[in-house]
Amino acid sequence: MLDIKWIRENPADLDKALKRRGIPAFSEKILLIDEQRRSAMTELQNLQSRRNDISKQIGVAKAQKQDAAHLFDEMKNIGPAIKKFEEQERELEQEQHDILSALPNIADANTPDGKDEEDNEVIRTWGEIRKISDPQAHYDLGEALGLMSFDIAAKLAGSRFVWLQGSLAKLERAVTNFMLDTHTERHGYIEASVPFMANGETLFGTGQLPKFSEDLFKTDMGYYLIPTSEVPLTNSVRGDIIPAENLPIKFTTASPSFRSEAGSAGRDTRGMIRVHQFTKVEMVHIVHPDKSEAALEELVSHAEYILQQLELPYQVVNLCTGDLGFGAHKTYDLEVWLPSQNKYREISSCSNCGAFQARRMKARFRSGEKQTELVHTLNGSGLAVGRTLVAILENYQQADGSIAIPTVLQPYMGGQTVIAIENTKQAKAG
RNA sequence: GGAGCGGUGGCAGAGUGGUUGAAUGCACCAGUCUUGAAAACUGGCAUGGGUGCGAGCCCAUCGUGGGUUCAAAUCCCACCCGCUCCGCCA
Repeated sequence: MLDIKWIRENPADLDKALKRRGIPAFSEKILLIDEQRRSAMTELQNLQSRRNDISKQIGVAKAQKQDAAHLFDEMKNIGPAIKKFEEQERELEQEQHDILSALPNIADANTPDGKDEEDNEVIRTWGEIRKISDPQAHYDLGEALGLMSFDIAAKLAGSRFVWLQGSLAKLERAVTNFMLDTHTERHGYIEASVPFMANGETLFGTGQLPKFSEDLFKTDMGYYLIPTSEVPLTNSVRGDIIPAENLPIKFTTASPSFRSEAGSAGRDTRGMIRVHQFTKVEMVHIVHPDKSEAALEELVSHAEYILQQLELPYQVVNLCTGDLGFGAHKTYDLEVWLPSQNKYREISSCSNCGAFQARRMKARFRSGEKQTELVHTLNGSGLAVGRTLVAILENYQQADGSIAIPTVLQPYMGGQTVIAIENTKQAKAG
């Protein structure tokens, strides 16, 4: 959510910022509503003030056993008037809130202008792409090994789910633990274990609601399945006033992420690239506003470190305005090399949301003796575990169809160095 | 799921429908005293918003939303959350 005070003072800047993101000018409408709202509010407050005044006088009169009839008369008129302005103020407030809730964050000055991912800017690349003749796709490799089944998953749940077993299931665990250990032991994060469902207020806080409800799974009890653990991690400070010395707060967690993938029909239909449920290790920073820019660089470096340790080639891109997420001020995506597709695919997204989410969440810190200020929030995948498995399968595939296990993961695999065909009892898995 | 109890400021904890944004204690901050500290004493100490150049003034908020009333932390209704006991259960 954007700051109404800022909009009031910089309407032209708002429209300019919206235009960069392909949204028509809104300042005139917002300002009009804001003015009406405040004028109704002033009127209302005057009446309330008068009501309080008379109320006190009645109290005094009663205590002194004096007649208060004339006071009651005036009150008879004020009551309905207050009701009227209350309603008017509430409607305008609602209208303003609805508009502000649906406006995306303002892009950073360093965010390149652009329409879609074609216009993203490659910042740097890392690693050497292995020469693999006739590279197989991860799903072919996994199924051939008898360790990955989309048939079983489809039977259990439907399309866009995956079943892993044996060494591949264990590899998922190994990757997850490696990432969590690295972030907690090397990068200074606090590990959390979080609810995988959340209420509407929580989803509003991070910006998934009200605009993107169709992307979410919702239970008939009114809970939403989290589309990312950014949601619970970031909302952990919702409504709080944090002592300044407690900043920055850095959380990490591993969790499943649930996405309806509405509107992505026909895209990445095969394999694990785009599924309804995937495991992801998430990193979240809650920081002082002066520190968020530097925190984003730090966050990206933490995600990059994982890829480097796994020796997976990747590139870092600065997302353009057209590809920027709703709540993001600036975003770096990490894209890992996928031999079967002969291109880089997103494996992490690291965003600085500035005060955008904090304002929705009312998450503040104590900035002075008596002042509070909104914190800045950042989030990044570190990394998407499902896609990391894809990347390992494809980049570490060997001519015989087996998969070499990256060195750093071997301790997490009990010393195992390679994943080969396993004698499985699960007939359909092969 | 059944029965009961409860949600008030950073925490603890009062509060008879009427000058209560709310006693008191603790914590915290400033000052007095002291060589210094502690103790004691004095004062300050919620959040959001409106308005004003400003000191300030005003409004709202006692879990949330309605209602009763001239007036609600206080009465009524619904919901949410927490706790205890019973049932069920990993």
